[in-house]
This record gives sequence, structure tokens and C-alpha cells, in this order.
Amino acid sequence: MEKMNNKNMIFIDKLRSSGLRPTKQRVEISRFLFKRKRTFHFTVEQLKNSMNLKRSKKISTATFYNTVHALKSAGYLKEFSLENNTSYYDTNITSHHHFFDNGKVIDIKSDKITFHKLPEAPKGKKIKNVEVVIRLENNN
Amino acid sequence: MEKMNNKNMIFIDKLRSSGLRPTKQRVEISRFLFKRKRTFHFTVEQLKNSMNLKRSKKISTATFYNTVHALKSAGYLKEFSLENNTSYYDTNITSHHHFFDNGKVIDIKSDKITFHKLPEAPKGKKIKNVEVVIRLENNN
DNA sequence: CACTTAGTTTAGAACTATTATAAAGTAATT
DNA sequence: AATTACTTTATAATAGTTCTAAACTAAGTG
Repeated sequence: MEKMNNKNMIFIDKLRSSGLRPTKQRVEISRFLFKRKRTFHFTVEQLKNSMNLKRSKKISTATFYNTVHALKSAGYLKEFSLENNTSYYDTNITSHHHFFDNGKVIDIKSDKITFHKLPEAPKGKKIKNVEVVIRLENNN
Repeated sequence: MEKMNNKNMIFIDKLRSSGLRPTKQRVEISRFLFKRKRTFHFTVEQLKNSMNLKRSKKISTATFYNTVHALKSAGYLKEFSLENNTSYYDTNITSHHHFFDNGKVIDIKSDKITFHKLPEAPKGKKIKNVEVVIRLENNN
């Protein structure tokens, strides 16, 4: 594989701990997703289009799906759904909430929402997490 | 059309106010959805299968999709999504929350959850609604 | 009522997001 | 350097959903 320079170590580690060999394509995807400072929301199609736009040799659809799926299973990405039958992914894996504004997604830091009352889990179950979606509309 | 007896009035009204003529198929779908007392969560495929199972002359897939879509647009059904790229619908249109337990959905009455702190909407926007999902897991 | 019009049902085609397949290629191990 | 196991890719397959157009039916009209 290409030289394992320090600049890629962190991206390669995420791949390895997701059970994936750090191939050229996967390292590029991992870097594209995780090099950024701000949180990133995307669908696999959007990811593929934005990465392949600037490439002569395109990365295949299957590789994008496989890599995103493995990173998600390992906990490096969070999946969520809007009402359009498409999976969205979020590079912010900390517990947090969302504004949904006509298909646009904005993160809400966890500490911005606190509860006064929450129901108990049904018998035999426990709460894994609590996620709030605040839907927005224009105020005219 | 068939005799407009009182027993179907309420189901026919929902169709008319959704912009749909009360045809035989649609009245049956509307009754199937709204005659029940308890809340009902379903996908269009599930609805189609359970209604067509007991029928000799099947209602077509397109009719199920059209009818559900119109009822939803008129506000008689609520749509939500799990992480499997399928649209779910809920006959409970009052504001409420959900437990998600491995693909199973349980309603939580609105007054079971209250907030201590909520963020403000971004400038130019206002909050349309707030929905909470509590994900469950088995406690071993 | 007939008659006309506008909306409806249906089977099937088309489409979109996603997963599966299998042949050719590459990383890791020896 | 050779072998093995995993990976990439194009393509086929699948699932959920929407579109299409011909046959049908509800509603409005005289």
C-alpha cells in the first residue's frame, strides 16, 4: 500500500478498527469524511458524487456503500433518516439532537436540550438513547 | 357509488377532505385504517398485504400508495422513518413521541415527556414540532 | 335518468436507493 | 517472490415507490 505517513494514520486507524484493510480508495474516503472540523451530514450518493467529481479514476458505488457501512457499524458514523427513504450519515457521533428544516439538517448540542420528565422503559428493556428532532418552518 | 350509509360517513369525509372521491377501494382503505380504536403503525406494503389477504379481488399497489399519500398530505396520517429506507405511517396524528425497539414502534403520549430546556429556532424560522425518539435495548 | 366529463383503477414499466455477484486486482503473510 | 485472503469493480438483482396509459366509474348536466 502507499506509504503510511502520519497524516493518514488517524484515517487508517478508523478503517482497521472497522475491520477494513486500508486500501487506497478507503483511505481517501476516510480522510474525506474525517479530516474536517465541522460535522458533516451526507447520503452515500452525495458522498460519491462529491468525491468522484474531482477524480479521473472513479471509486465505485459498491466501495462507497461498503466503506460507509463498515464505518457506521464500528461507530464512526451515525445513521439517521428523513422522510425520503434515504439513509443519511453524520460524522458527529456524540449524542446530540437535530433541527430538520425542509431537508436541511442542523446539529443541536446535547446540552441544549434537557428533560423535565421522561417515561420509563417497558419491562425488560432499558433506554439506549434519546434523540430529539425539532422541525422548523419559516415564520412569515 | 355504494349507498352512503352513516357507518361510512366518517371514512368518506376523510377521503373527500383529502381531495379524493370516495370510491369503493378508498372507502375500504379508509375504514381499515380509521375504524380502529388503538393507534396503528404500518408501511404501505404491510397495509396492502393485510387488506388483500382476505379479498378475492385485490386492490392494486398504486391505489394503496395514492390513498395513503393523500390522507397523509391532508393530515390524517403521520409519516415517520426508521433506518431501513421505508416509510412508516401512524394513525395517531396528535403530537406524540415514540419508543423504537428493534424495528417495533410504541407510542408515547405527549404529556409523558416535558422539557426543561429547548433551543430557540434559528433566525427567520420557528418551531413546527418537537419529536422525541427513545431507542430501547434489552437489559440483560 | 342517458350523456359527458373528470377523476380512478389497474397492470406493468420505470425509477431510486441499496445489496449481491463474480471476475480481475491488491494487501498481507510466508 | 509466492500464496492467500480480502478488495474493487461493473453489472445484475432487489425493494420500495412513482409513473403511464388504457379501461373503468363517480359526479355533474340537460
